[in-house]
Amino acid sequence: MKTSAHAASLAPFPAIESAIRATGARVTPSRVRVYALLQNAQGPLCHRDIERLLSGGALPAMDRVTLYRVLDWLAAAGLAHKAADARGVFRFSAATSDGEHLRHMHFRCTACGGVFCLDMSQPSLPELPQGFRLASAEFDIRGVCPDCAGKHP
Amino acid sequence: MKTSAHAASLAPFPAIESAIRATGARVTPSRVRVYALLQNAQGPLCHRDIERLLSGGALPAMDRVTLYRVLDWLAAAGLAHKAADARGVFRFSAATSDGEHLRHMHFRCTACGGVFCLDMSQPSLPELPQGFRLASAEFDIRGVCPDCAGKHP
DNA sequence: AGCTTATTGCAACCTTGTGGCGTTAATGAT
DNA sequence: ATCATTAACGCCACAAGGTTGCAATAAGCT
Ligand SMILES: [Mn+2]
Ligand SMILES: [Mn+2]
Ligand SMILES: [Zn+2]
Ligand SMILES: [Zn+2]
Repeated sequence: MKTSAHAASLAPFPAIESAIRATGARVTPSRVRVYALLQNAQGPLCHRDIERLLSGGALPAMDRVTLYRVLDWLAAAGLAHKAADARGVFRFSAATSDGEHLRHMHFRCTACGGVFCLDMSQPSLPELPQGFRLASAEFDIRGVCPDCAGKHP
Repeated sequence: MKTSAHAASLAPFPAIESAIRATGARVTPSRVRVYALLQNAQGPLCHRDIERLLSGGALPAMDRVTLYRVLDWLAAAGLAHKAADARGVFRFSAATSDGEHLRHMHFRCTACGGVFCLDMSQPSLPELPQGFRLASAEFDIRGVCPDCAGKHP
């Protein structure tokens, strides 16, 4: 039995693949790698974080622009959330089916940009005036994380 | 009685001047103009907004970098709030003594970046784990404003 | 008025993100 | 298995937001 090297590189992610295929778009190595990475991440990651994490492996690093496009596509397809962190840099997180990150709150460090999950549930959503289209809402807690607080006393 | 044109340009803002002088730093036309503008603004403004608003008047437009520095100084001095909007652009608002904007909530448009005051009070602040230094917290509501919803149906 | 130095203006540079376009490869049909 | 279609990619140049270094200016003090 003979399998091409290429096909083997996509095999280990059946759930990822079908989630992407379900959107009607093409399943590509870039999309699979990035989406899988977001699924395994501890918190929301920015473009830079992801570039670094991807460049570690054996596979050829994907193009900067392709990564931007993959991330925006994941967000547009509803597979990821996109939101600016406290420094104004966009961060992406997998849109888990159980909506875990949507239920609890997060702390955003204004120094390093880090996002930390807090074990507290979100306040309930408010009603909006006529004409406003709600996309997302969360309690946004900003400050300095323990790590950065140590460096800047 | 003779008054220099320069002094006259600062005279109309006694409260602004003393607030700046109280920080111990120098009172300059740039700081007075920008701080006064933030005080009169309807909502948080970005660098671009402020540049446009300032360029309207008779006074010579201040340098791009100076404006960045004045804004960051206002924030560092506690006279203004600095926060990224839904598009990742920083916006500044006067830190009113009565903390009006800190009590009610805001809607942030992901299309135009606009910030809208909502007539609803903020949820109460949460307790943070050891080591986290809180700077600010607010319920962050993102979506599309009525104006942009009309343009992108 | 003169001294000191915080603040400004300017130029160059950086980071994050986008648009255009020719080439490649994922998919459906043969 | 091969072919045709066209979505997606790589590469380039560019835009917007923001920062750094440094010489010239002017706010505050005497
Ligand atoms: Mn930005
Ligand atoms: Mn408000
Ligand atoms: Zn931090
Ligand atoms: Zn809008």
